[in-house]
Amino acid sequence: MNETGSFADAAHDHRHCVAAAIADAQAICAARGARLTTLRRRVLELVWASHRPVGAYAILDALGRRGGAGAPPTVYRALEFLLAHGLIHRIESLNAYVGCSQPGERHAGQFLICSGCGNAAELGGGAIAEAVSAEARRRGFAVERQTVEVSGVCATCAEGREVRHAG
Amino acid sequence: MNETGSFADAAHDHRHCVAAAIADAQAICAARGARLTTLRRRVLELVWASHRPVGAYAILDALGRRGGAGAPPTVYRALEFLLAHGLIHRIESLNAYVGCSQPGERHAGQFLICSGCGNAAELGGGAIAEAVSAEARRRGFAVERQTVEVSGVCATCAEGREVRHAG
DNA sequence: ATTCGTAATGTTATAATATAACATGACGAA
DNA sequence: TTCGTCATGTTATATTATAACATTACGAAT
Repeated sequence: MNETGSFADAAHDHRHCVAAAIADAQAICAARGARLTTLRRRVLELVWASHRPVGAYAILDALGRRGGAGAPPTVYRALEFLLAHGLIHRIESLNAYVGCSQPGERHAGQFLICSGCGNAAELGGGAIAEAVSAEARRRGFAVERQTVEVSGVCATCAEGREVRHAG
Repeated sequence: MNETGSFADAAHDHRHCVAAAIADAQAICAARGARLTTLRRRVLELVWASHRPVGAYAILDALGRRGGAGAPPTVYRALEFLLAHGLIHRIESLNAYVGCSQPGERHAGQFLICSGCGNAAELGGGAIAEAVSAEARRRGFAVERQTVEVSGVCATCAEGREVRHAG
């Protein structure tokens, strides 16, 4: 399981994040009888290559478009699977995808997205979801899905330490 | 000024919404020395043609692609202007645009989007924004922009009264 | 009224993101 | 081992958005 709610600092051992994500994914898929195939695992690894949301075509390129990997549907189908099983989230405001730090249950993703380093931090707390639910309830609105994406500048970048494109 | 925080019911006089939106826009632009040109006003009217978010290409078609209107940049530039002046919002999860019901100040748009009728209701309250700010503050994150989009089913549609595609 | 600068729009081309539709292959259950 | 299903490959195209440059419209200053 990966840490939630804070920005990855430049020094952290990112291999651990990836390893934890894959291990979680394997456990979850095994428990459900879902097949985490080689392709799906590779795509998950590529999404987890950093804490920055990554676009579908970047994943496609990373898979090695010529030679190994196929065409857009290859990647989109893998992303669809990973989304369905709560292993990644889609960042709507960026048309990009990022690893889920609390995989397993299908939940609303809430993100702080730093325009400096590009990292996205997933918020785990229920305070925002509560506020959203309360507003919705007042209007008799039945919530199915929440999208909360907050862009701005993280503490590290605000300090002037340029961490652009940190893993 | 249009009503905020509730779904348009099928019976409401939508011409009033449009007229109010145009009047607001004219006042705001006049106050700022911004030019609400014919094209921009037409695009604003088209965005306000309903309470459902509308795509850029739908607007382009409505402008009358052959004959009157031009190409995509025509529409995208008008949308950019309207966004910059807080007259419309972009719904990230739909790649679509909707009229702002509290125009004038540049503010975070928070929306309830009904999958039944397709209408989007803008939330005016500060409770959600507060919750978001509080979470961000705890992490030393400086918020620049918030995107809150909640999809689900509005009260009217839940009652089984099919109001799909109501204005 | 004319000129001139800027802002707005037109035009052409193309980039970036995503999906439809159908063919082939892999894998497990019976 | 056969069969059915799920996964992937393949080709084509839809949808959304922007770059780059040309032309036009508009208002301010003369």
